[in-house]
Amino acid sequence: MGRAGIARQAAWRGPRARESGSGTGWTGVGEESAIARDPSLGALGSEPDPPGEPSVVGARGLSRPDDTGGVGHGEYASLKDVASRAGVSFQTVSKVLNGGGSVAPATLERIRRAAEEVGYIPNVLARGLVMRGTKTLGIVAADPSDHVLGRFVVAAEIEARRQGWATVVANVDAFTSDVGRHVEVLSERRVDGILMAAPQAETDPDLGERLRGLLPVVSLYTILGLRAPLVGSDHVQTGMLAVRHLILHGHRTVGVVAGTLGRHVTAARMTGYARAFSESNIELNDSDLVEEGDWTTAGGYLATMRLLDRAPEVTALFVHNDYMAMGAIRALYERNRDVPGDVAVVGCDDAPVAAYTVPSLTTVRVPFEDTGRVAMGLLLRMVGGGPAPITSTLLPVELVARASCGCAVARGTAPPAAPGAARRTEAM
Amino acid sequence: MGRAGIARQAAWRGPRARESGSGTGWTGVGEESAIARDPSLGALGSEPDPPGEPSVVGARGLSRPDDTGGVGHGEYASLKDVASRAGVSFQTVSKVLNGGGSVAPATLERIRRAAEEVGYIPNVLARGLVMRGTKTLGIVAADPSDHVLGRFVVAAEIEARRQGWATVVANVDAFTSDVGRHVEVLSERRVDGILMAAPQAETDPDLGERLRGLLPVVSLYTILGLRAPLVGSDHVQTGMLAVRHLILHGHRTVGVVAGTLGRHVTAARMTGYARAFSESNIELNDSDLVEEGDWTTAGGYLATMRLLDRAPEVTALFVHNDYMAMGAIRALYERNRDVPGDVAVVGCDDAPVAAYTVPSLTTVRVPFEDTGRVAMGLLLRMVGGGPAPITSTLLPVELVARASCGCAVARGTAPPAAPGAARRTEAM
DNA sequence: TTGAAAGCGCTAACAG
DNA sequence: CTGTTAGCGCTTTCAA
Repeated sequence: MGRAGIARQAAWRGPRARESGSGTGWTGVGEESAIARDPSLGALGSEPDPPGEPSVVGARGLSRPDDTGGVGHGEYASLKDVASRAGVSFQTVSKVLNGGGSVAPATLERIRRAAEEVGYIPNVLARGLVMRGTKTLGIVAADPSDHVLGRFVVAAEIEARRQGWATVVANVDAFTSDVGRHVEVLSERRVDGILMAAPQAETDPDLGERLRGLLPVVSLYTILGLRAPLVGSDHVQTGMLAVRHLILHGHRTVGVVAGTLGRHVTAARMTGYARAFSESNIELNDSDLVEEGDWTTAGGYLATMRLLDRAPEVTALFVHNDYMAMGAIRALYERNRDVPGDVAVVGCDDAPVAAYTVPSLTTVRVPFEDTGRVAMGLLLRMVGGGPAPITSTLLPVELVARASCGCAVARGTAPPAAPGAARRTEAM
Repeated sequence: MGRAGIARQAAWRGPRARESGSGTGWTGVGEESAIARDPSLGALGSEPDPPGEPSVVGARGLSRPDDTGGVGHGEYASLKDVASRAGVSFQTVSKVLNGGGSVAPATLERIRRAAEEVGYIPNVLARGLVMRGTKTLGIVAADPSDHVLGRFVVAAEIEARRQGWATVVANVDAFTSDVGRHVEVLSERRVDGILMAAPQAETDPDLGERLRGLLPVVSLYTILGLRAPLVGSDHVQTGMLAVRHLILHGHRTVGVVAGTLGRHVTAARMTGYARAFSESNIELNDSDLVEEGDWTTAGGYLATMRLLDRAPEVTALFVHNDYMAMGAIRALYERNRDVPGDVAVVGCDDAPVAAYTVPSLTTVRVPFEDTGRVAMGLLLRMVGGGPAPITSTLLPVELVARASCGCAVARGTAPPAAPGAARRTEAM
């Protein structure tokens, strides 16, 4: 075994050179300067990026098939490699590197150095095999170019890291509905739990069955046929706050640019809409005033156009997210309807741009960061063996009044946001 | 071994029940209906989401610590479990499940069924151990709430999947500069290559050293001290196209709301700016007209405000991305400067909202999707042993003229985009 | 056509 | 304090 280690070591070409001349460990000076002189690196920090006359090519083209690197991609050093270098057994190395029990200070130091010198990187695969767990959480996220989910995911990852866990993300692109495959990728890699942050979960027919009993799961979206704890924000309240605000401003004919109709958020926000009317004892001429959007600006624009064609009498619009609201504002502009003079607009989410549109956008702030933090915290507790809550965890939302509903901030009056943490400040 | 398998099997509580009464495999009806009756699941597809009176709680609160789930999280079935169920050795199962050579049709069928019944999910960790490779690529991505990178990452993942590779993403949040840690997380998991899509790579002092010789790497950003192939778009060209366009419109005093000054993109776009002037033989009163932004709308707003204070004589603004450009438009609005009448604005990237701002935003389209596809394609080739190109691969950009520079699309004239694939259509 | 042996890199328990 | 034995789940010879 010791010999095997040594034998392999001779062939091994790890991340750093070993057996380097002096005993001080490898500095890599030679290579370093060779690389620094390479024109392909160029004058760092000064000019064109990347430098030199660029080789502009078509989508598939590549330039000069040269240079596999000089520095080949070696194999990783193993515990045995470290061990033979330090003159101990690899089990002792394992103990040391995991901060284990009693080891002679001298040995410890020797091992530490050896590990450093060979650039030891633990093999989480092997460790996971024996530990039956990877200290890793998987996040299934929707297309991250959905701005809003991005904020959620990042917050969740930060929370995991804070608690000493690694995360890996599997992004579901907008064209795929097969969330199951992504779950599979993660569970094949034996993550210890999954945070589900892809709306596709609501419609995937057998996701629930695939997930059942497999792993601890916390989801942002209802998963069919799976009793997974849900964390989110109060969408009904969102609808209520938005529409109540419009009603208070005297609006009675409130059009809706809704999100995708299949989604629960959409239904909930519609419920809030209805509830706002009923609590005011105002009769509501509903479904005719609703147009479905697809959460994008383009979709919001088109839906608004359709709505204006059909119901030009609307004096206000409740739009299910801020990106669509921007499309709505654009559509109103093209139809020569002043916002908020002719039509008031309220969005949802409080996207970072909402404070800067013209006019600035009244919206309902959704606490994405908090949601991410809470959801991950809950998942971590479940992974640690804690109980799963049986009810949903809903975080509160709040109205942020700006100009698009006729509130506040006249032109040129006040900056839409304080310097720095603009979004935060305003939302408070 | 067989006995061990059986022994463990008795205790094992896998994703699906085994040894179920009938021979048809488990259907889970009992549990299913129990769950469906659970009020916490609510009336799917109809109303509030999540349903029932929500338990609105503070950030840390949780509701009813009840119900660990009924369905515990069992362990995964192993090859041995499948084997003992099919009455063969686990090696044979391995062969079958990997589409291996000659196996008796009957055995094959029996194994397939057994695997299905126990819900076998291969352990990629164990496989990776012996195969010395995971068929997985790592992507180090910046904060995915950066809309633009999200598009890149998703395209890259799609390309990987198309070629049969799995991907895992490690997101670097905006507050961390330690890209190295994320590389570590990925290489500990023995991904076979890394796609670096975090701008922090440009400033991390020892990322290059950590990466050298470790793995195949393709990067969107120059990595200090590492000869990694770069894929990106032609930022110099971007600056030139934008500014040349403004010059053609007669502008001579062109202010700049730049990106972060340390970044190469920023420098390159400034180079393009200068080049556009020099090719027109126009003298250029440069640095005084540049304000640094931070790529956010808020930052663009503030930078523009500062610039207008200092240089009210500008008649045009070259803004280094579309989000900042929105902030710029807002700032100009507050200062009562008409866009484009008093000040023309050109952005960069062609973000999905650019077509819908008021006025719609002239910008330079950056082919994020193509970049992602190409970068991943290159990485895949390198992982497969192919050579790394020594020069950068830069994809071409193109100007998209809209209203904010005085071009095109008067109010109410034409929809800013065709229905559906708006972004694409316009950019062509 | 199938199974037995070996070993990937690692941790855990125990013996020296 | 250190090394030995055992085994995690898997693929790969190679022998039966």
